[in-house]
Amino acid sequence: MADTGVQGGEALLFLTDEQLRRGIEAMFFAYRGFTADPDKILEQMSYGRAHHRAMHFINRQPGLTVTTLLSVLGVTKQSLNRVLRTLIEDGLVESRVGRKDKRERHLFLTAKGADLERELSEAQRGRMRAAYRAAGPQAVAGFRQVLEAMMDPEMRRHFATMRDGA
Amino acid sequence: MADTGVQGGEALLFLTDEQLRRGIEAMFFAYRGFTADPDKILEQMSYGRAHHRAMHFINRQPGLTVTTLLSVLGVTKQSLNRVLRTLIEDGLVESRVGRKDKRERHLFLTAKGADLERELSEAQRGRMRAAYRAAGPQAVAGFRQVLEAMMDPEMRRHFATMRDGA
DNA sequence: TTGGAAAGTCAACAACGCTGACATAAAATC
DNA sequence: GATTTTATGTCAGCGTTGTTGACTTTCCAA
Repeated sequence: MADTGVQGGEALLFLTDEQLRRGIEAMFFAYRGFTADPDKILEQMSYGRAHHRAMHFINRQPGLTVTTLLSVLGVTKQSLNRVLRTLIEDGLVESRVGRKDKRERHLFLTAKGADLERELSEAQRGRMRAAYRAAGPQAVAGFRQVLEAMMDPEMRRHFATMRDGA
Repeated sequence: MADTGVQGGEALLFLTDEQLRRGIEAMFFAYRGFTADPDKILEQMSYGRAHHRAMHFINRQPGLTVTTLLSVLGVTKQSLNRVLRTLIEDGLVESRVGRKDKRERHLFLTAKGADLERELSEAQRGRMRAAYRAAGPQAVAGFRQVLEAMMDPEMRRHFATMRDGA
């Protein structure tokens, strides 16, 4: 019998520490794979994972403000600013002053930025697609359910907002 | 209808970029939650996530060698050494010279080390348990399948070794 | 006996988190 | 209109954790 990491099975789960530890290890090992492909591309440039994350969410919600991005990424403005500055300097991201509220900066990917984002995303999606195909649709649904249950409430809110559109 | 992120559904999966990007975001947000609880404990001490990871795997395979741990964690020996040195100095980890091969160092948690490992692990397992319960056994099985499919082959090997026992 | 593997150490560096302090502009409020 | 709050940007400094490169010691095995 294959190790599903789950015993019991009806309504109640008997979750042993061993099963939970297996899940923890799965998350650890899988996350390494998850970031491996874009990391390989990034290391050749002077960019890191933080640049990728910023570009990902700017692509997802074009025109989002710095404050929103800050909250989504869960880092300090100083940390994000270092990343954003280089992306803007290099012409990958454009920062437009808000029309209604001129304090706000709305972020957009330039054509060049969108190109890099696509390249990084494609590398990452390739692995994700392969994993989804290998595991099958039912597994994918479960995967998403567990991940969502694992999030902090604030992150889950961001996750939902992302779905519903900016 | 709830957004399962999966359309199609029988044998073939129609995976849109949107669905794959949703999966990527789920991994990102979930991983933040995954590490949040132990991180909170660690930040009060002078330890970081790297110390936690090392202790986790030493606990799982008591007596594993430095080289093995290096390979499991996927970092350089210099990076691991810095972490291990502090753990040994602080009496959390014991390093024993190999009996057969005296070049090898076999790593063990001390009683004190096991205590901290348990505290960190319990924090992390608490969230994992809640997520598993919320999602249900079928979802958990799928979660594990997708994660395993996402790993690099070498990581998958380590993951399997962990299951079968050292 | 010699080659190479395992381990440890030193130096230097980079990415990316953090805090604290401070400046500016503009919106919001009193 | 004056004051407060918000959004943003910037500077300095620091900590963790990753990297490379170079070098040494120990010791198994061919």
